[in-house]
Amino acid sequence: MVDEGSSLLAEAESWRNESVITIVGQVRERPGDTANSKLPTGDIEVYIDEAIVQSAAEIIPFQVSEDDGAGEDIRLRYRYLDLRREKMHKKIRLRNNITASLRRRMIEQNFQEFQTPILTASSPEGARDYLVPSRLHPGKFYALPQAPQQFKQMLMMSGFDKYFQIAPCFRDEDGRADRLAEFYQLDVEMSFVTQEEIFGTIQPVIEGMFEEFSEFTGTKRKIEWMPHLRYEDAMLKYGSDKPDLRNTLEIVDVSDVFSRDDVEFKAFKGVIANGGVVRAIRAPKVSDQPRSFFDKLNSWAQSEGAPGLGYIAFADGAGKGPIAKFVPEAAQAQLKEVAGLEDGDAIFFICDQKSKAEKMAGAARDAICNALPEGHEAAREQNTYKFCWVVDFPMYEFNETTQKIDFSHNPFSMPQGGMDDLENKDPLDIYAFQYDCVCNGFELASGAIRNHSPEIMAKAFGLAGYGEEILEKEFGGMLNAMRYGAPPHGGCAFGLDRMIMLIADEPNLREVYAFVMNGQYEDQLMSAPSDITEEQLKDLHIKLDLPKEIKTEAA
RNA sequence: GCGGGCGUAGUUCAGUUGGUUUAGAACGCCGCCCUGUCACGGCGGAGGUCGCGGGUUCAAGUCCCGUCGCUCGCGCCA
Repeated sequence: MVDEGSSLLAEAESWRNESVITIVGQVRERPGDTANSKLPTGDIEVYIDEAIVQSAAEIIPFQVSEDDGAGEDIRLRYRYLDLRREKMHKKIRLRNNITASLRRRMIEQNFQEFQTPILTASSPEGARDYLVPSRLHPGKFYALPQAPQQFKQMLMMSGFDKYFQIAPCFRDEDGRADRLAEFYQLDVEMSFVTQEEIFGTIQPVIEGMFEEFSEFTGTKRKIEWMPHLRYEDAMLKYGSDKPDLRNTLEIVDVSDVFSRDDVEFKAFKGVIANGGVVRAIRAPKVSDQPRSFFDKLNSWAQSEGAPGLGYIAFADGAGKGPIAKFVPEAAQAQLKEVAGLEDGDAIFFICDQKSKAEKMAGAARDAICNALPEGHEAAREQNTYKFCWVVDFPMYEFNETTQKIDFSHNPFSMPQGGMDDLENKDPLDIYAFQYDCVCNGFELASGAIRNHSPEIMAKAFGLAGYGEEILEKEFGGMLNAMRYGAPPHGGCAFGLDRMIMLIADEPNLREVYAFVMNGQYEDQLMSAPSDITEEQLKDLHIKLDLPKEIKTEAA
């Protein structure tokens, strides 16, 4: 507030938005009817005696005080301005509070917090490593940790029986909305525990934290833990190892129905004859949907590379739709039986080789749910976090590319049945004490009971085609540690950023970091990655051998 | 590496079937005016390589091809 005619008036009017001004003056009540109850500070004003412009802002590239919908590109380039916005402040504060809450809850359960090396060696996760050249050891490289996996296991062997860390992790694979090159995990490990004891320990931490911040968006959200899902059941019923259980549609196998002699649908029969399967999704009470409902789903399936999305709709006791005429009444009756169909329902079909069919059925399950009109009985449940542990992952899988047996997850996991199973079972029938925690279609955590026996470890790696020499060379450090007394142990790691993203109800991880790179893993604010000087390369004894079309500006 | 979407003023967007001399709007910016305003108001103004390159056409922001950038997804990755 400045008096009319004051020399300060003209100056005050020249201040641009986002300039930094120090004002000396008196805070006083607004006189008469000038008070404004709609403003938080509407009852008072500052009478300015003196004003100092500490930093006059140039014209800003986008508006800070209002959300003008500026694109992500420009927001990231001027992140320091973007971060001034109230919405960003709230999210960054949320991040702080969530981190503090998790740390407090872990410490209350007598876990100890650790830091582990950032410049380290490759760990057993399957992703590409970020590498850092060593100056002191020409030609050799450090790897940034994909996770502190081996360190936390060795801490177990050192007798620190309850470990946790808010751990930075690095993986050099292409990004997604929920995947970045660098991210943080609430990393946890305990010794002398069973899988269920780990769930029992970490679940209250995660649930308590979600509960604590469940009203962040302004709408209270429920938290619900669903019964454990076996991996195989998850793949069959939901077509995903990270199903969104807010979607209640389920997949069933109907291969038998389409194998019947009286069913003449050649498109499916041919695939079945080649070892394929038919999976089906019951969509309740949709037979009254317009034709476009089914047509849109069909073109969606085609856009996913499938021939289409066949269906039969049941109304007035009869099956309708393009496929129905190939499926005689007796076969339709079997379908109804298998899928639990009632009059008014429709059933959608996916036919392919098993793993493709599973995946496509999983995608279709979501597409059908998304297509349902608002308020439909099977529409995705709102304002709920549906958690679930997915358990009993297979220890090995058959790699179609290499035609070899491979670890399907973390190779340090303990095979269920131990040495006995490794020696006596078909490797593809062995399960691991390996589990994921999923929530609303996101994989929030992954974990395992670890293999703490060098003998079982050698056998387990042997089945995947890794000889003792390789094992020794790659993981000798930890293997040695096991030879001097290793307690049974296990743990898990929760993706911190994904949890923040869920609680903040944001569509991607970039929204919950103060500073973050874009989808191409470039930091436009700091100009990373960047060229380096010849001197730096020389120091590292590195010569570049770049693809032809890419030019570097390295001096 | 592959596929979908997007790309027009500083920002967010509109732009019809290819056709109105000079491509519009809002916010922002600049100037003047007003002054108890507070999403102030009024008048005026500047600001565009329609991502880039090529093509079709009498005529291209609009159609076609290529390319670049961003984004979502697939592959990859837990």
